[in-house]
Amino acid sequence: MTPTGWTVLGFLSFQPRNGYQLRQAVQRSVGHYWGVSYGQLYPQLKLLAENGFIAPAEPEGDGGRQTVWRLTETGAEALAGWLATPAEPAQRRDEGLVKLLFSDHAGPAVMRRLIEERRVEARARRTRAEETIPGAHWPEGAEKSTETAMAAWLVRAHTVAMADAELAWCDQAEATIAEHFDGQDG
Amino acid sequence: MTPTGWTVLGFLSFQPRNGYQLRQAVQRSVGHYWGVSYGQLYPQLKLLAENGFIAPAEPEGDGGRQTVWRLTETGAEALAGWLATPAEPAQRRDEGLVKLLFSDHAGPAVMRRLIEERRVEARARRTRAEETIPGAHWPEGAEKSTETAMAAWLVRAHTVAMADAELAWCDQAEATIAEHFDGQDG
DNA sequence: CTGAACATGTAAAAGGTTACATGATTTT
DNA sequence: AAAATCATGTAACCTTTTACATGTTCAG
Repeated sequence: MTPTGWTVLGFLSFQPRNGYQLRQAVQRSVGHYWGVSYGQLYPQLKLLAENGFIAPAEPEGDGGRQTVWRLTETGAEALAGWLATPAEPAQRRDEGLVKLLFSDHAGPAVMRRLIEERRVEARARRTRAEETIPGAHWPEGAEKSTETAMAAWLVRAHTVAMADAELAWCDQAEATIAEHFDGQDG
Repeated sequence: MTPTGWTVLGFLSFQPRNGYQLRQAVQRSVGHYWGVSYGQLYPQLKLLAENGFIAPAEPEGDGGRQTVWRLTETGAEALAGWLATPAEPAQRRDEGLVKLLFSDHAGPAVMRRLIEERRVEARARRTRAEETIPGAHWPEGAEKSTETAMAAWLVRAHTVAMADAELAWCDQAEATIAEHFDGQDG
C-alpha cells in the first residue's frame, strides 16, 4: 500500500468510480499536491481489491468493459485507521525556488522571470481551486447538513490561501528587486 | 544530471565544500523543499566532476581523506544555462492535506489533529528559516554591496510568507470547525 | 578511551512517471 | 468516416530514500 493507494481509497469513500474517473477526480481536486498516474493507479486498484478494501460496484452491468469500484466495509475501516495515523511531513520539490536561490549572479532579468513563472502558476492554482472544488462558498449560511462538504472546503481554502500568499510574495519580491536595481528612491 | 545535481552545483557556486558540508548546507537552507540524501549526493558529485563542472579545490592538502569541491568555469556556465531554463512546476507530496480531505466522516477530533500537525510544522519551518538563512534583515539599510545576498533573502521571505499563511489558515480552519461543531453562535 | 561528529561511499528497494499498446464509444 | 474521448493495462526507466558498510578525528 503506497500513499497513492490510500488516496485512491479516500476518493472512493466519496462515491464509486472507475479508474479513469478516479484519475480525473484526483487531478481536478488535488492535482497540484498529489498527482496520480495510470501507471500507479491500476496496479493500486488491483492491490486494494486483493486486500478487500474495494469491490466492483455493479455486477459487470457494462459487460466488463469498465470496472466501477466501491469502498467496502473493510476498506472504510482501513481508511479510518490511516487517517488516525500521523501524516508524513509534506515534501516539496520546488525547482523554481532553488533556481532563485542561485540567481544572484544571473542578474535581475532572470530573477524576474523566475518570479513571473511562480505568479502564473499560483494564479492558475487559485482559479482552479475556486472553479472545481465543490462547496466553494461553504461557510456563508452553513448548516449542520452541509457537514460532509467541510473537509473539501478547508482544503480549498488552503489552496487559495497559499496561492494568495505566493502572489503577495511575488509582488513584494519584484518591488524589492526594482528598488535595488533600478530604484531612484531605494 | 538530475535536478539534485544542479542543486549541488548551485551550492558550490557559493563556496567550495566537501560532500558532508554540502549536504548539511542544503538541509539547513532548503531542506523543506529540496532534500538531498547521501545516496544521491556522492554519485552526483562524481558525475559533476566527470562533466568538468566541479574540481577538487585543494590539491589533496588533507591527505585525501576528504575532497573539497569547487565550481569550475565550465560549471559556472552550465549553471547559468540551467537557470535560463524554465523551472519544472513545483510538485508537493502533502499527505496531511489529502487526509484532511477525507476526514469528514472521521469527526472533528481527527480534523483538529491534522491541523495541529500542520501548525507545528509551519512554526518549525518559520523559526528555522529566520534562524539559519543569512541576510535575515536584508532590506533594511541594504546597499549595492549586499547584492549577493538578495536571492537568499527572497527565498527566506518566501518560506516565512508561506509559513505565516499556513498558520493563519490553521487558525481559520479551527475557528470554522469550532463554529460548526461546538459553536453556540455559529 | 569512548562516544559523537566527520567523511565517503554502495546496494537494494520504493515510489512514481512516461511511453507504449490496445480497443471501444461517442461526437463531429 | 474521422477524431476525440473513454477505458485499461504493462514495461522500462528515473529519481530518491534507506540501510548497510567503513574508517577517521575530535571532545569529554
